[in-house]
Amino acid sequence: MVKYKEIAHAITQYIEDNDLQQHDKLPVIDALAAKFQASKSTIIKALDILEAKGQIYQVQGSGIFVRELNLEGFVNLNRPNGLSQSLHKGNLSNQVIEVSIIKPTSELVDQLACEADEDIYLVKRVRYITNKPIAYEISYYRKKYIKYMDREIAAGSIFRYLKEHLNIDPGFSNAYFKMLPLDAEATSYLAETPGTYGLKLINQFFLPNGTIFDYSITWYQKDRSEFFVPSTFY
Amino acid sequence: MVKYKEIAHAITQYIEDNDLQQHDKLPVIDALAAKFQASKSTIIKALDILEAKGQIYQVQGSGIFVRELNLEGFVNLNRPNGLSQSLHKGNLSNQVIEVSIIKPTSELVDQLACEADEDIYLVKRVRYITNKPIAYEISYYRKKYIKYMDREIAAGSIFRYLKEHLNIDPGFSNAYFKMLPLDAEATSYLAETPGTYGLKLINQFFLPNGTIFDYSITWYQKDRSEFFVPSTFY
DNA sequence: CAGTGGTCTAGACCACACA
DNA sequence: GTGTGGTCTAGACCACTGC
Repeated sequence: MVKYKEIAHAITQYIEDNDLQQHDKLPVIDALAAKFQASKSTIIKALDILEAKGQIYQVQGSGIFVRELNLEGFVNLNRPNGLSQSLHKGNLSNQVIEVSIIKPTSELVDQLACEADEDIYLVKRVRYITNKPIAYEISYYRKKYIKYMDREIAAGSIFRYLKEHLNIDPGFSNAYFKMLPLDAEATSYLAETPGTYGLKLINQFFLPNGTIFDYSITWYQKDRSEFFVPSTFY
Repeated sequence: MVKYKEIAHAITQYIEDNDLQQHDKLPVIDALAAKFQASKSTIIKALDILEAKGQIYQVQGSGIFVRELNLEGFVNLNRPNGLSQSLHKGNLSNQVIEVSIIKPTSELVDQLACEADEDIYLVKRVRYITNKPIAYEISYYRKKYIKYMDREIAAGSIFRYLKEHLNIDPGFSNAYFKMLPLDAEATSYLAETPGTYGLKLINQFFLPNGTIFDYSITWYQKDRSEFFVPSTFY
């Protein structure tokens, strides 16, 4: 891993270890440069990343301060793996409905920008917090890039699997959502009554080189889902 | 304005002027450096901003490519002024319900991190797309920072007013949202029936120095609002 | 292997905050 | 005025892509 990313992680760790709270001040840049044996520019690059992630904010002439984002139960839409990373009192578990290999429909060819005859992993699962269904997710992964998938993997955090076992990191993503009546499958899996609304979230995940590798539709149950989006303006 | 921000704007303009689409390639860094009479580092800094905003993506060894985000009607939650900036077929208009100066409730003292006796501008308005109510918004601005506000200003884009007339730019923001039954006022203004759900969006806007200056609650009508969140991972 | 983006540095100078 | 972050540069070298 490159130096500035290592430093960014170390600073995040430092904030946790010292239990720093919102608006607490970090060491000055020169001190960080000395501590991490890096130039001022490299420290600034590391800080810029943390700023973009919403973990800190920098004030010219004053210092570097913590911006706390520990929001119990909120799904952070700016992170892949939002649900897995959200701090829930209860535990997150996944009921795997289906893992199979399919050929894409014409709609999927559009959404995944893929070939009509390539293999696609279809993964359907219901996600539970403390045994209550919070979301029903249908994901499509291009087998060309995600070489292997099975029910055991789908029962855990898929993005963690991608990172740790396939060495795949997403580069960027688009999330679209609106409120809609749940479809038949979602109504059933979320134990709702027909006609009930939910939040329909559509995600496209891209590799760093701009290729889509994952398209997913997630239906969130209306009363058990809360979302969070931190933004930094430039 | 600093050089790298000017270059970032110029590149955005270049993309629009040349009508570049998703995955189209931009000039190489050396060419941009020559064109803008800047060092390679400064160009990279400009590109990093555009990447964070979701307008481009960079691929090592290959090039810089456009990432298109022109989504008709979608509200971009990563931008202040999301509604005003969304591309709607119809026109956005605001019905100003109230503009007044109040003292904060204890809840507001918490949310705005303000003094109990300071002046707060209260702005209530209904936002329409093509004469249909899409959202009901209650905003609180600390008069300490937002020196002046009136009904005429509230009828337009408040953030544009802040930028152009008060020279105030937000530094960062937090957005929280979930589905909830509309409260009595929202039900009425959005012409819904009692008990109907909507999307409740809470925003905190901070100055670059970490001070909150705006706290707002926006109720979105469930069938007429769509949202978008682009993300870049580091 | 040529082209292109990424990392890292040292240093000069600027802009803002705070006492 | 001192401390602190921000901007900008020139240049060396690394890493990845694609012909």
